[in-house]
Amino acid sequence: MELSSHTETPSETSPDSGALSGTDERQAVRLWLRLLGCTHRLEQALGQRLRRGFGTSLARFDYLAQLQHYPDGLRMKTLSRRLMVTGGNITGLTDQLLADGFVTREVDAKDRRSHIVRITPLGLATFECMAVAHRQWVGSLLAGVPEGDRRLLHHLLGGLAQSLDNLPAE
Amino acid sequence: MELSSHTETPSETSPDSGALSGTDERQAVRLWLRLLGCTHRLEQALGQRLRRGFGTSLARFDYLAQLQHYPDGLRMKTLSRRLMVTGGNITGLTDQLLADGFVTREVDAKDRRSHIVRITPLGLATFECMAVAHRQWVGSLLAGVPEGDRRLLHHLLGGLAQSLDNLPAE
DNA sequence: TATTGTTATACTCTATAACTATA
DNA sequence: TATAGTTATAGAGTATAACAATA
Repeated sequence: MELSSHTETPSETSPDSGALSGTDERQAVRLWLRLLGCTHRLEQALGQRLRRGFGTSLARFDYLAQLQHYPDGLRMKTLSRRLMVTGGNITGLTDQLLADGFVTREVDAKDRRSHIVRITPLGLATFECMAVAHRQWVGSLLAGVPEGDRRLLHHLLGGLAQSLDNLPAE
Repeated sequence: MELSSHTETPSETSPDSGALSGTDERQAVRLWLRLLGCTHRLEQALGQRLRRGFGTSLARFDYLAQLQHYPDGLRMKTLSRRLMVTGGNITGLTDQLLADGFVTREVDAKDRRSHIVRITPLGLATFECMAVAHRQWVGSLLAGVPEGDRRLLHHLLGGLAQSLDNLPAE
């Protein structure tokens, strides 16, 4: 194609270490800025609706969304990894949700350092209510993108996510 | 195709108001979660590097990135709109950058309510130094995605951004 | 009256580091 | 020694509302 005015083979520049040409770096930045812009706008819109509609936050919503898939509960350390957040924050979020009666926290019998957090029936019911609204909000926010494009985006972002998994672990 | 088990024509459900079928809503949520995950991971990686390498934040970096394109400066209100942040925050960010000597702030002669913020030579030099590093970081973080996929992503996200522009203004 | 920006306040999310208790 | 979680602290980002100056 006509794209390749600058396509020295990557293997020449760097076998596998992941350096791009200057041109490609600039293109990568443009992609990143667009990714960031879209995400921030959606995040603000959803965060605002979540706050106004349910008095909650995206972080708490995501927390419950994780927990909801595990009726037997999750260890806080696992949640920390899943939500990509350090341990101290999980303690704080857990305290809030505990106060709301949305989760329980108990010591793991097998490893008494660990605590298991479980979602309560009230938490589950509340989450499901929020999830319905959330689903409709997301649907209406993304309705302007054709179905095929959404599907393609999902696929391509899957590739990005995977390539982020395989990074040299900083 | 096999996708269409649930494809009532959108015009039936809603002519233009943007409601999706339940199936499409769920697919939209999956897309949104993937978008959010990728962005957060990149944002954390870049934010961390920016903090450790330059003692600054993404917000300040973005602020300078905007300003850098306008040697004649920008009004704070304009920055507020561009950075999608409320006015009070712009005041705070401006104060910080002012203290660093990276920007100047003066009253607009034509509208004395307004203030014009300009980037200083020091601010510009500093920004350009950070921008080089930033570009390389982004390049290496996205290097695992094939060039064609990056290009396609950029294109599709442009469509998303545009469709977000055309939303019913919440 | 409406707009620009400032100030003050508060809340959420986050990281870090020191700490306890278990392993 | 290493790990799980807590606590305390700090800082970034944000929203809101009251306010001053100007339009």
